[in-house]
Amino acid sequence: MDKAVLFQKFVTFAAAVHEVTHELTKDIKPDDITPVQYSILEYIAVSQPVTLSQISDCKHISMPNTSRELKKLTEKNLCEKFDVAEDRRKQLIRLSAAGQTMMDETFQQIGGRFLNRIKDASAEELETINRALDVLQSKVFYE
Amino acid sequence: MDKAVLFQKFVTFAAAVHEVTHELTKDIKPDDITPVQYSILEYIAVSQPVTLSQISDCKHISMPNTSRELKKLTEKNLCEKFDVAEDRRKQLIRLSAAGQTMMDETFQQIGGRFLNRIKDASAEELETINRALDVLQSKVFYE
DNA sequence: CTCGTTGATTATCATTTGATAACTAAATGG
DNA sequence: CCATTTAGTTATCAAATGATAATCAACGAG
Repeated sequence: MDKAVLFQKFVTFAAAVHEVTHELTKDIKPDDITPVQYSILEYIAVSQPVTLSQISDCKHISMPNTSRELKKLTEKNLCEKFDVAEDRRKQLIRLSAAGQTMMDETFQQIGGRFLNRIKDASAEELETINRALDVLQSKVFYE
Repeated sequence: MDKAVLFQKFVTFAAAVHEVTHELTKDIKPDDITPVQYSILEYIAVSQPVTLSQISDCKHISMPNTSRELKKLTEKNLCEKFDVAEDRRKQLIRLSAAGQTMMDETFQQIGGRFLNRIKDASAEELETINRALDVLQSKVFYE
């Protein structure tokens, strides 16, 4: 397997993933939430509870800007901050009840579109897809 | 294979792809070019020659904004516009020599990082990765 | 105890991006 | 032909994002 060819395929593949992700999520993002705010909410939803620093690191947003956006999200009652007993500098962030409901609904819709996308796949194909995801995740898209 | 589980894996996977893509490309983008401009250049590099409308469609940027950004790129001598004989409304966009050189170097660097990422994979593993890319591209990330 | 580091906040500013309206020119379809 | 559609441009405005400096409190190592 020529590695240069593999790189070519990787480039095409990454573009396709971005495009499909966009396709699955477009027009779903709830009103009054900017793209960056949505991506933060998504991250919180999957990884909660998280600290501000974690959000900053993982989403590549500076601390001041993370703090600003999180403040807005808190003001919109979509997430909540909790003090950490062991380290009083830190704050843990979780989705509020309203935020959880909102993200649940969002994932519900995205999931629906995803299912529609794979609706023609047979059981064996689904198994193949599953293994392919594992392979790539561990060998290429790790860390 | 439970489809809901597959969706969960898809979400994690898409996030990993985004993250690794970011990792591979960060700090490489040449000076004086905004992220959106870079993504346009990338698209032109892979698909040239393209029309303004194609860029607008594929990158989800409105025509006025596409026109504006393309004008800036043209002023920076990174791409060139050509009239189309058959339809004088249209314009084909290509990278200029300088733009081509710049993008070649960029891809060179990204490719280096990619190779480093898969450097421990055996020949069989590379073949497995290759097939996994094909499977996902055709069954999940199509279109 | 003190110094350096970490986690977070506020304020401010420049830049980038997105959105809209108004317009030209060329094609296309009755 | 004339109306409509397509391709692209320009101008303008608002909003989102990124970057920086200054600050504060709490922790941790020596």
